[in-house]
Parts: sequence; C-alpha cells; structure tokens
Amino acid sequence: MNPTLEQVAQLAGVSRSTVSRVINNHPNVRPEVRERVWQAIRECGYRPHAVARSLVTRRTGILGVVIPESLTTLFTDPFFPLLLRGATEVCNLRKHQLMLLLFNDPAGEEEMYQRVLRNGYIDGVIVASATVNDPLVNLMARDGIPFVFVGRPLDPSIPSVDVDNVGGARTAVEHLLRLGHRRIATIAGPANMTSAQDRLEGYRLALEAYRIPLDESLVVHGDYTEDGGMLAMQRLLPAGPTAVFAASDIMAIGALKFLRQAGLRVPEDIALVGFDDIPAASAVEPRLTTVRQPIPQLGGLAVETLIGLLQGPRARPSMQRIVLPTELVVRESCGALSAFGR
Amino acid sequence: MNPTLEQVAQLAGVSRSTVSRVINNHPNVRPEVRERVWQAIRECGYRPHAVARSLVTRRTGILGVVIPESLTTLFTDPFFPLLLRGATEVCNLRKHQLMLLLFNDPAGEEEMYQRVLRNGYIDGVIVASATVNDPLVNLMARDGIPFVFVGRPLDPSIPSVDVDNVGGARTAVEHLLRLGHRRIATIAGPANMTSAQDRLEGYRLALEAYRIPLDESLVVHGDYTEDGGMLAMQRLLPAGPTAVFAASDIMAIGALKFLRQAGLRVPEDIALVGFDDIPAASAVEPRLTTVRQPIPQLGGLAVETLIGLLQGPRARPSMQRIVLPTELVVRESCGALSAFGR
DNA sequence: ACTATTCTTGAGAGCGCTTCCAAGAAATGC
DNA sequence: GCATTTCTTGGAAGCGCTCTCAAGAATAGT
Repeated sequence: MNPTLEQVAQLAGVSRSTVSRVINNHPNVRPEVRERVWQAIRECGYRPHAVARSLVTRRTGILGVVIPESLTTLFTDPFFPLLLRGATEVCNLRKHQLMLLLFNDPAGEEEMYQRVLRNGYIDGVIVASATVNDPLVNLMARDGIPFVFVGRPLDPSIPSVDVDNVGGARTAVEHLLRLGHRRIATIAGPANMTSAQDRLEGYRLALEAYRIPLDESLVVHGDYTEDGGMLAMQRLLPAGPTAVFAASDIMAIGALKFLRQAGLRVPEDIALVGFDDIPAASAVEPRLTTVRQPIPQLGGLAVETLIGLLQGPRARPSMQRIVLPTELVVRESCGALSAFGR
Repeated sequence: MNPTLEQVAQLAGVSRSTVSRVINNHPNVRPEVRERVWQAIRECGYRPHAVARSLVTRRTGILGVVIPESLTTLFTDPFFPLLLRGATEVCNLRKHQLMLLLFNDPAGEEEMYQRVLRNGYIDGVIVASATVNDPLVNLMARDGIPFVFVGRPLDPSIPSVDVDNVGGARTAVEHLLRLGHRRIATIAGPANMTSAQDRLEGYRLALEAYRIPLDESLVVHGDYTEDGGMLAMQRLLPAGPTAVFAASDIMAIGALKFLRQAGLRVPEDIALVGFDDIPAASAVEPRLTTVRQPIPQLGGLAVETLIGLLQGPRARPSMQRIVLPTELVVRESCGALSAFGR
C-alpha cells in the first residue's frame, strides 16, 4: 500500500495540513519545516493520491478527446494520430492527461455521454467532429461541459480550432489556374462535412477570383475514400477537365488509378492536386501535389485553448475561433515541376 | 451542481445506503423501494460521481496505454491508430476507459511514470513497446502495477499479446520460394526491435526449411523508414537477389523507388514482398504483396487480457502469451499473379 | 404461539485529500 | 513595552461514495 499524507506527517512530526501545504507549494510554511517534510516524502516514497485530491478540488486534469462514430472508420487516415500526438505533447507540458472517447454507433455515443462525460472524471472535452450537426455539441452546451471544437462548428460562438480549409483549397486551385488551366474540376468531399464544404468554397473563390463561371458539371461529390475518388473521376471525365482538385489525397489517389486505367497520363493529360498530404501522397507515381495541414499544432492548440477555458471562464471571449494556415506542397502531379523545374 | 446520493435519498424517502444498493444492483432491496429510488434518480438526473466512488473502491476503470518515446515518431504508421481502435471497442463493451500516455523523451517517461502511473488514476497499463529492453517494464513490475505487453517482452513470464511475426515472415518468404526464387534477400528492421528480430527469424526458418544456406550478403538492416529501405536496397543489389522480403511496407516502398530509379522492373526483374499491409501498400504501382496483421484484434485482446488480470489475479496463469496469426496478401509485386493469374 | 432464521433498512465510519478556522508565535508600529 | 498585525501551525469538517454492523421487520419452523 502506498503511504498517505497522514504517515508522512507523522514521519516529519507535523500535521497533515502542513504536509498538504508543502505538497501544494503554499507560501506560509517555515523553510526548515518545508525541508523536513520533503525529506519525509522522499524517505517513504510518498505520491499524492490523485483521486482523493480530485474529490475535493473538483479537478482531475483529464481531458477527453471525443471522436464520433462516423470518423472511427476513417481512423487509418493519419489525421487523428497526428492530432493526438500534438495534443499529448501539450498535455505532457501542462501536466494534463488525455482520455480517448471513441464509439462505433450512436447508441454508444449516448451511453458514453452519460457514463463518462457526466461522471466527474473529465474536466473538459475536445470534440473532433467533422459532421455538420453533431448532437453531442448540444448536450455538452446544455450541461455546461467545457469543450473545444476541432473543425468548424455550426454555432460560431463555440470555441474552436481549425485549419484553413477554404484558404488551402483556394491556394491549390489558384496554383492550377496560374499554370494555365481553365477547365478545373473538383472532387468534393461529403456535403455534410464542414471540411468538405470549406474546401469546395475555396475552389469557388479561386475560380471567382479569376472570373471563371462555375460549371456544375465539373463538380462531383466523393466520400473521402479511394473508390469514391475513382467513381468521381469517371463521372468527371466526360466534362473534359484539364485539371482536377480532389478534396482529399485518398480520393486523388483513386482518381489517379482511374486515369491510369483510362490510359491518361498525369500530369501531361490531366493535372491533379490533392489535400491532406498523407504519407501515401508521396508514395504514388507521380507524387501528389497537395495541401499540407499543421495537424499536430491543431491538436496542441485545442488542448491549450481548452485548458485556458478551464482556468479562466472569466477571461473567455464570447467567440473564440483559431484558424491555422495550410501549405501547398508542389510535387509532380500538378505539372508545375515539368513546366518550370527542369 | 449535480445532485448527490443524499439528495436522491431524500427525494425517495430512504437512506443513502439504500440508494447506493440500488445503484450497484445489490439484491436485498424491496422491489417497490427499488422502483421508487429509480424514479427519484431519473427525476433529478442523478449520475454517480465516479471520483468519489473510486476513492473507496480503489478502482477507476481507466486503463493506460503507454507508447514510449521511440515510437511516437512512428505514429503516422497506422499501427497505433488501429491498435487503439480495437482497444477502445473492447473498452466500450467492458465499460472501461482508455488513457493515452505518450512521451517524446526518456525524461518525460520518468516524469510520466511518477505522476500518472502511481497516482491512483489508472487500474492497469497496456505497454506497446517495440524495443527490446524498456525500462518501464522493470519499474511497473517492481511497483506491482498490472500490465500487459503488446509485442514480445524479454521476460516471457510477463503477460503479453503479439502477432505472429515469425510465422508471417516465414510464410512470405516461403511464398517467394514456392515461386521458384532461390536468391532471396531481406531488408530487416532495427536489430533492437523484437518485431524486427522475429521477422528475420521467420526469414531464416523459411530458408532452412528449403535447405538454403543463409547468405549474409543478402541480409541488410533498415530502420523501418522509406529512406532506410532505399539505402538497404542499394546495398543489396550487388549481391544479385531475384527477390526481396522487406520487414515493413514502408521499407518495401523505399526499395521499390530505388529499383525504379535503377531501371529495374518489379516483379519481372526483382520480386518484392513487404510486411504490415499499410494503406500505401495498395496505393503504389505495382501493388505490394505483404503480410497483414490483425492489429485491432490485438488491441482488443490486450484490453481483454488486462481486465482479466485486474479481476482475478488468482486465476492468472504464471505465463500468459497470446500470439495472433497473420495473413499473406498476394498482390502484384511478388510476381505470383502474372505467373498464375491470367 | 413462540423461537430461529432470513430480509430489509439506516446509522456511521472511513477512503485520502484540501481548506476553513482559530490559536499561538513572531514581527511590527507607536 | 504594549497593542496590533502578520506568519505559522494544527484541528476538524467535508468532498460523495461504499460497506460493515446492528436493529427491526418479515418469514419459516415446530
């Protein structure tokens, strides 16, 4: 059994209160007493019992990361691993912990909510939900559970962190425009995901900036899968695009495979740009030009924001939304390198 | 503020003890009283305060997942996401939670150990460490923290779950042997990782089964990275292999790129087999023949084993090691399909 | 009908910690 | 030098829950 405060106190010849003060760095303890207490602590290998402490402080230092059902299947996509890595890094720094809350069905979501989020173990929550209208958000808002949204929430007053999907897509498409392309198609993502909406908006803005009217036959929705990308490319081909902007690398790879089957060369016949910069993007031939997102930073920022929220609800501005910039990674699939590079 | 047991008791006109019994499904409560208590619970939306409960039961239902330093960088590899997915699935089923413990440096590891693993928040730990001699294992054994090892621990008496790296590698190499190859090289993994050791052992066993002496010039160690794979392939080429077994897909992809640069065709000039079946394996051209591991099951099994350990240390056999089978996925890079398929 | 057994219930201690309060010690002001 | 303020310390309550214990109610046994 681990030693308790009481035993440390006895060993140091002081009261429980004094030991507690030493542990918690309260100023009003005589230096020599403080030293004696530390000695006793070291001597018996005392570690504060976090559970007992939490019972009175009402803080556990545990942050939940909620990844809803629809996304669990996408878990092989490196988004979540990178997000978690960034989040844990900041957590380690700030002496907090991350608890993983994934579920595979909506019933699990409800059960999880009641059992875990309302049981006092979790100080606050990071919600990484890509879908437009997640029910969890309303529940948490109702119950006053502090949370930060990763992505773009419906209600803009909800604290959130996001990458600049609009800007990233716009940059990608403008890159193609600058290369001379005028018939640029897009394989958009699922219409109910905000990231997909925003990337489509970026596509629109780029065309608008070049005064090119939007041609509906050049816009097809995929589902962020490789097969979806192949299918979308097939439907797009009759419209005769000279370039394609895919809202995700996975779909771009699907498109690439379809084009290869169709006997078309990338980038010579059709230029291709993706989004995400997943590892596979640089494994395919030709390597994919794509938009890289600072995902670990996003995770870290989410934690930072949440901890800020927990510490000072007073200092919290009514609206808090942070958007991180993206970066265009130019490789072979867009044709820019063969045009200028050699 | 959430209601407490006391308030529910008052509402139902019974004592705190009785409400506690109802909550915990103790048998000796009159049915009508039980119903009255449930009514009160629903009425005021009572949720038990898990922290308070844990203080007395000495159980939190939280399991830690430790992924040591050396691996954090490999986090883009889909191993951990899949492991976590399998683990959370079982956790949800068994009403447990997963806490993520990653660190970026050995100092963080020590700090984490003292602060998190010994503070009473965690019932048990899943250690996913690929390196041969992790210091954490000794610490946890010393302090009596229940844990399950994912991979192959040095000390075989430690409860562990693993995939059959030896068997998987052996099957892969025997597949090449059956295709007629006799000069088979291997790009092995880092010598200090058990998975790499075991895959190399599988390579050896396959050759032995075919009575082919081991040629040291056909064995080169890589570091589980793409660049490492390229470098290894370069060093291997002078030895004149007709086939290569890479201990990871990432390295196989590196090898593939080098071969392409060298003007060699896969599988016509050199056959290639990988290990892991990462998504990129089927994105490259030609698609990689590789060994698929049941990683989500591995994660689930780790949780199951750990929970078993926690419930009944009595029933625990002195040695508990579970090894899951792997599966050879035949695609184009090994040449089997062009030989038989058409 | 009376005793022996089993059910049902409430009182109360206690899990390990923080924190309020009050008392005594030390420091300060005039 | 004495009253007043500030430091330092210990006592004790209490966070919300579980669980033992004992008492009273209900049931069974003869």
